[in-house]
Amino acid sequence: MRDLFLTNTLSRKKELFVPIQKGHAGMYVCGPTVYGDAHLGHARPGVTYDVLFKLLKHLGYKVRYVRNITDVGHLEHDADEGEDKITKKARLEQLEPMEVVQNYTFRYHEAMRLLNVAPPSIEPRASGHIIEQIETIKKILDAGYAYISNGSVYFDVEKYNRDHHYGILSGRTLDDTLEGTRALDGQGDKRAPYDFALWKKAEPEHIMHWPSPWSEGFPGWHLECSVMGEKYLGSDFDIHGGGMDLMFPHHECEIAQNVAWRGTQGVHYWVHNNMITINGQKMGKSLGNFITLPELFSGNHPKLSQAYSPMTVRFFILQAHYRSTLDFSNEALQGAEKGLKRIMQAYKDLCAMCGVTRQEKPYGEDTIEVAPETCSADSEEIKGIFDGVYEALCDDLNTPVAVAHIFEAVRIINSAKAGAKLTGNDLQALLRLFDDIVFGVLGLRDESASESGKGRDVVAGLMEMVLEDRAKAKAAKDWAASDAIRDHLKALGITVKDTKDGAEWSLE
RNA sequence: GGUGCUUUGGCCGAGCGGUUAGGCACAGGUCUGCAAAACCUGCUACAGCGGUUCGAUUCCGCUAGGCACCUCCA
Repeated sequence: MRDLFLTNTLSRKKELFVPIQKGHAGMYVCGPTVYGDAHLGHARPGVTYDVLFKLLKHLGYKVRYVRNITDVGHLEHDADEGEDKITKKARLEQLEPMEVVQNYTFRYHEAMRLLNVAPPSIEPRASGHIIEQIETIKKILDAGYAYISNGSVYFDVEKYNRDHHYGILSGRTLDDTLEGTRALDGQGDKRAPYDFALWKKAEPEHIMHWPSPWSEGFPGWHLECSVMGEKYLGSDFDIHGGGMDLMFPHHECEIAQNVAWRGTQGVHYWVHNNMITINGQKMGKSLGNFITLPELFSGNHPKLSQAYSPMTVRFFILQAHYRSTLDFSNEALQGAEKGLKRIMQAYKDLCAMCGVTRQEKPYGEDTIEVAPETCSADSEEIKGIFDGVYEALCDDLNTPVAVAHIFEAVRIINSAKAGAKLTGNDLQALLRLFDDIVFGVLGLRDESASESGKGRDVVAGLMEMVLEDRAKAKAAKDWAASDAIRDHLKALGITVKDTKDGAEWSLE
């Protein structure tokens, strides 16, 4: 199996990926808190870990990918003052909290489906694991790393830090953390400002609560990931992913909880994706500068000069390394749109050259094929592309470099179409490059090919008719008539191109 | 204030101690009735100032700008 390197936040270095169990990989990624539409920022981890998931499978690992849905416990503000996000939304919209959860979970899934992000193996919800969370709190209390205060249970960070290192992941000390702590208002029942809630007693008006030994209440946000990760992946597992903004305090708290409760921090590789920025600033719900995915796909937002298709967004994300910030702009998205179009056109031409028609694989169906050991191409250049692509992907998921190599393949295909010769082996290898890498691992799709099945045959027939008429006009050198047809089609969003093999058309 | 990251050509964005990443845009050419597409060619940048080195965009220091986390955030 090919070596894979991942940057581990714990060491800040690229490390060789060595799974706990040979041939298997366990991966946990922090999913969304479902109280609003997913925005462009959510697309990043969605796509990034989807590529990692698909790459691991392609390399031959059996992968269990767990991505949670946070539907309780995520507080609006300071851990002691704030209101649960779901509860707040429910109150504002006069809905049952679970109606809010259901609605936005559905919408999140829909956005991920459009982005061709595969469903995880398991998608657990915090509210479905209250019992497990209560049991875990008991263990942390027994271990002496938590205290009960007025019906709530808090993690004792200072105590923990005496025995271990609180800050091991984010690279800071408890003193550093204290430095930045703001005014101590709202400290309430906590002993120290950096303590965090494991269990919160519900206020009388709070509508989401469960019984526990300490109070009617709800679990703290950091706890769910610790508990569900352990439940489905074991006490120690391979990879934990999430956004860089979750590194502190969320993942730091997870580590502290894990150590306090099961004696191991549990995660071998911490992987963090960087943020998407807009005008150089982080795109975030709290900043109000975000663009939701439905808005992006429809173009319905003041910052958008047009709609961008889900695949354009996916490709845009893939063109930057996951650990770099990626700046949103219409220009950048448009560049991605055109580049992607070029890749897909090359694929269509390649299929035509090979005389094959591609079947769109159904969403969510596990169709990833394990990478063969060798590339069958005759051409050294194509072999080089394969090497380059695998090297890039296995070098900390360097998708932009992989994409650069894909463009080399595009150039080769176009040259072949223009007359250069390729052997059958070369064509087959290129076909596999697309199937395995472009579609399989990078998860791109040809959006134009997947449009409406039924009407398509009719349109194709009509187009054939129209273009035949135009060909006749051209043959008679009646340029006015042939151009009129082309202009008319153009106005309908259909582009006609005359090639030496006749006219081609495509729908915008 | 604390901690860390970052500054690449018109735009996006990789990378590396010595070899033009790639995409988009732009210009010229080929092809074409025209157009489009495609192909070929051109555009050779690494914030500033010092240092290390035979050689630095790449390492070190300083200066300037930007960002993130320290509070909920993917």
